[in-house]
Parts: sequence; C-alpha cells; structure tokens
Amino acid sequence: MYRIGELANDFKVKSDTLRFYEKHGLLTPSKRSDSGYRLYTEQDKKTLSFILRAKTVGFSLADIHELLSIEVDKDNNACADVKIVVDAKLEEVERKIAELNHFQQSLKQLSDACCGGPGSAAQCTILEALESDVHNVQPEHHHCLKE
Amino acid sequence: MYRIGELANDFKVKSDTLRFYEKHGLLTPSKRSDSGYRLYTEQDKKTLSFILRAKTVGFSLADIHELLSIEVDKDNNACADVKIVVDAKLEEVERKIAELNHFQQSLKQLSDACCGGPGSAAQCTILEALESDVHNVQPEHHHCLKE
DNA sequence: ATAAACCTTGGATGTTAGTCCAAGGTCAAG
DNA sequence: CTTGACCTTGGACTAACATCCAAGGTTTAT
Repeated sequence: MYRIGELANDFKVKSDTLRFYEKHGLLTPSKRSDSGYRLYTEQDKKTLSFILRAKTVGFSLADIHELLSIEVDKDNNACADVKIVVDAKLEEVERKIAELNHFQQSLKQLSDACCGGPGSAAQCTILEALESDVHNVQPEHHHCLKE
Repeated sequence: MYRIGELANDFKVKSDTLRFYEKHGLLTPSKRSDSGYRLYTEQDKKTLSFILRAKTVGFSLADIHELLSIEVDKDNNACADVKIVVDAKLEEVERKIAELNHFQQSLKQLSDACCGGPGSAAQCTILEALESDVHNVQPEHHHCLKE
C-alpha cells in the first residue's frame, strides 16, 4: 500500500495530479486509511503507469478513461459495442505507429546527415527529410545523405 | 496559393488555429495578397501537415517548433548541437513506438476476446491485456483468449 | 452596386490538464 | 507533547491550445 506522496514520487508526478485523476474517474485508490489517507495498491500503480504511458503517445484523459473502462465480459451482451470502441482505438494506435515510423526514418536521416562524416551534409530540414520517399531513395538527388 | 479558409477546410481545422500557429511561429504563410490576405503555398501545406501529424503522436507545439527549426547545414558548426536535439527526439519517437506496439498487442487481444467466437471471453480489461506478457502467453492461464 | 462570403486585427472566452494555497487533521521521532 | 513531514478538502490559479466575437475591409456573383 502506497500513500499518495509515495506513489506520486515514484512516478514523478504531483500528489495534486493523482487527486485530479481521481476526481475525473481515472484512478481511485483502492482503500482509505482510518484517518482518511488514500492508499494505493499494486494494481493502482499499474493503472497509473498505464495512464502516464497512454498520455505520452497522445491520448487525452478522456480517451484514457474510455480505454480503462473497457470491460470484455462474457456475460455482457453489449460486447459488440465494446468491440467497436476497441477496434477504433486499435486503428488510432496503428495510425500513430505509422506516423512515428515515418518520423523515425526522417530523424535518422537528419542524425546521419548531421556531423555524419568528414564532409557533413547539405542543408536539410525535417520537412525535406520527411518528403524524401524512404522506399525510393536516389542518393545522388537526395538532399540529406552524408557527403 | 491557398487562402486561410481553404487551407483550414482542407485540414479540418479552424482559420483561427492557423492564425494561432502563425502567432507562435509554427506556420507563417509565405505571402500576403495586396489586400493583406494570407496566402499559403504547397510548402506551407506540408508544414501544416507535419504540425498536425506531430500533434497526434503527442508532441507539444513547443516540441514541433523545435523540430521545424532543425536545420542541418554543412557550413554550420553548431552541427553537434543539432545532432543532440535530433537524437533526443529520435529516442523519444522510439519510446513512443515501443509504447504503441505494446498497446496495439493489447487492443488486438481485447478485440479478439470480444465477440471472438461462439463462447466469447472471460472478463478482461486493457490493463489485464497489457499485463499479459505477449512473448510468453500460456493460453490456459490467460484471461483474454477466446473460449 | 449590393448581398454573401470571404478576409483583417485585437481581445475575450473556453477546454484540458494540471498546480497552488489555506486551514486543518495525522503520525513518527526526539 | 511538540516539531516536521505527511495527509485531508475546497477553491483559486495557471499554461497550452485553441475558439469566438466585434468592427471593419475585400471579393465575387448577380
């Protein structure tokens, strides 16, 4: 069992943030001490980890709330509704992955172009790097390769 | 050349948003008409596309400003500084990709578990799906597989 | 030549996601 | 038995990112 300050400290967030998440239904501590202190379990810790990770990849707290409230239950015949939500999020995740792979290629090109060798590179920006079709690079016409 | 409303419409944002990006140095239209109307070029369009895509994967406008102002210039001896920025962003992108791959696996499990077959699944949440080690699944002990 | 549909600026307002503060209760250490 | 570091609540405040509004200028279509 962790008190709010401990948990906050472990994840480098403020206690206020945890209270804020509670107020918005994202993370309710599993127990309270006799004196009313919030007590968080390992499970709560995992939920917090999930919230913070989902945030870094661009999900809003509303999105995260939706993800957390997905309950696939064999006796729940709203199952089809759940599948619609899950599949929508899955598509969103896949779009994000595709974007990030694209960014990754471009940043790699920039990194290589930058101080990449004795001659260094021609002028280049991330937009030029993104524009170059990674699947069809023609080195001699390319702005961003070393030398 | 696009006027602000056209460009806004193409990208499903408000004209106000484009003026906001301009005020914050993210997207300055390349020209103005004689009467003072903003005129955006194809290049500006690409910049806007970049801004919006970067936003969906969790970059702040400040991050995006930083990415856009990267200029790898062969005559610029601040090259090492640029490489530091680029490599930091690259790491960030790679972390995001790793998170998203993890989410993707979990959402796939949920999607499969949900209405996945005649028997459907045991109760399952995204947290349980995330927790299950995808590289070491033991179907009989797993909460979220069909039947 | 005038209405409809654009555009300009500046400033007010709204939403999301925290962050801070005040007044007071709890708890462990000395 | 008090000092210091925690915790409680409620409410005010902030920053980032827009979004709206007012007063007025421009363009195009009839």
